[in-house]
Amino acid sequence: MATTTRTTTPRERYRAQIRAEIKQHAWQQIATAGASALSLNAIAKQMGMSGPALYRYYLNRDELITELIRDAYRSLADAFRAASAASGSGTGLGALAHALRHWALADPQRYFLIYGTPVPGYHAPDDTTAIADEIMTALLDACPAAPADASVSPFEAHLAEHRTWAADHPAAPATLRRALAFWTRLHGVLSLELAGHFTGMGFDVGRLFAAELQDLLAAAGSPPGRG
Amino acid sequence: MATTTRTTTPRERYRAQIRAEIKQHAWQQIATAGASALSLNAIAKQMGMSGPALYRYYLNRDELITELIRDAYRSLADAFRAASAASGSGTGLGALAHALRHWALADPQRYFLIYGTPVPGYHAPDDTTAIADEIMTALLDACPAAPADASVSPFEAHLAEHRTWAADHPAAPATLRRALAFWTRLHGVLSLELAGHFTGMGFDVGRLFAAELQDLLAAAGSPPGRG
DNA sequence: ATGTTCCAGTTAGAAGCTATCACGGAAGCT
DNA sequence: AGCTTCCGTGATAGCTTCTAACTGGAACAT
Repeated sequence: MATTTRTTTPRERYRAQIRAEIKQHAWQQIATAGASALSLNAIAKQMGMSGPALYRYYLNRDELITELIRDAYRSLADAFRAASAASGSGTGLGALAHALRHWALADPQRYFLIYGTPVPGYHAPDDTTAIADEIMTALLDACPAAPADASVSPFEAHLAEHRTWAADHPAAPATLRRALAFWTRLHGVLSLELAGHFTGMGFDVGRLFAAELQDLLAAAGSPPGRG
Repeated sequence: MATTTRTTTPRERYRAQIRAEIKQHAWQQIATAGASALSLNAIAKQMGMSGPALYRYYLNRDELITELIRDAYRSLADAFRAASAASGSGTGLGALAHALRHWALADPQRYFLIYGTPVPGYHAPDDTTAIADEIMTALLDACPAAPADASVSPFEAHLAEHRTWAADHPAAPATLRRALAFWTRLHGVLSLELAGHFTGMGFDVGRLFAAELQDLLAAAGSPPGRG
């Protein structure tokens, strides 16, 4: 019983290291062949052990992918947090947008792990939604406060009455609407870009992204149309 | 060799029917379990034959999925064409948006087959890009003509110089930009909605979609900010 | 009506995957 | 040292895609 208060035993440290190594190989595989092609067997071979050994570290393939999704969320939240910290509060929307695009382009398959095609049966664990809330909070914080005399559009009124999300955040309805627009519009451009739907069209997607961002920032003074 | 000019032999008709039946089962499977879970074996069993029999009709799994993608594109293009025909030219953006959302909600996995996570190795066949062009043309046709005195934003100027896409279409740069915004913004909302990223947030996604559409239509008079 | 050709569908089998089980041995704890 | 815990192995079941060889019957030709 001596030193039962040890925070990490050697075995725990070894386990954590192997788990991390497994994830590392998994990321590499996902980046090159996509998440659906992830093979525990192949990972085991790359690590020099036999297939069933991995089941000591992950219950099954789904648990590994779930952890990868969790890590991806965590990584995006960290990138947002860093971008927020680097820029002043209330003026960091551009910084957030840039961080998002940089993060997405760095590893498209990681982006799709979060925002890509969902598997019908799969349900994300609760803590990922907590991280998603964190991301949304960073986004709401970065939105400039709406002018007090701004008129409230019908959709903003609807949002004001249905804000179970962001219930803790003291954001005006116009801010909620802007945050949603930021999310959906930039995701729209990014997702199509990463999926290659703009390839061969000739124009610079980065400029489209920037233009959409400019639209979002320009609307800071005057809230979106009748939305 | 007699009657080689016969348009369809009985055998060809039989083949076409079986191929259609296979696709029908494939769609059903995709709708319930996603494209990655599509199993030729399961389809064969549902049709009362053994697995390898399907290889008489499709070279491999990829060819079947490719044909499903082709059909999905075709279906979306037809939906667009119908929506365009039902509304006046130059005023049908709202009709197109409604058709798009209806089409997407009818079978989310079909939508993801086109706009979802891409498989890194996979390359869509050339004719799908032809259908994609058809879709884009319908979209450009539906966009109202920009006022002649409208100023040209920097991004619109860039588009004017890089329009290898839509080279055949007599659309003004502002129209190209609007079509892109229509595509990316509505896809942004739809894709997040279908993936379930709004579930639990409390508000009505249909209203968000409508609000984004209103923004796009309101900008018909005054082109998007500095984009 | 009688070949002849062609083709759909079968079974068998290779190679791959996930996942479970029982075993041997090494590492850590007392 | 002795005991326990747990890692990694090989064997196995069941699934998948896909190939190969074979059979039976339909369509076609004479």
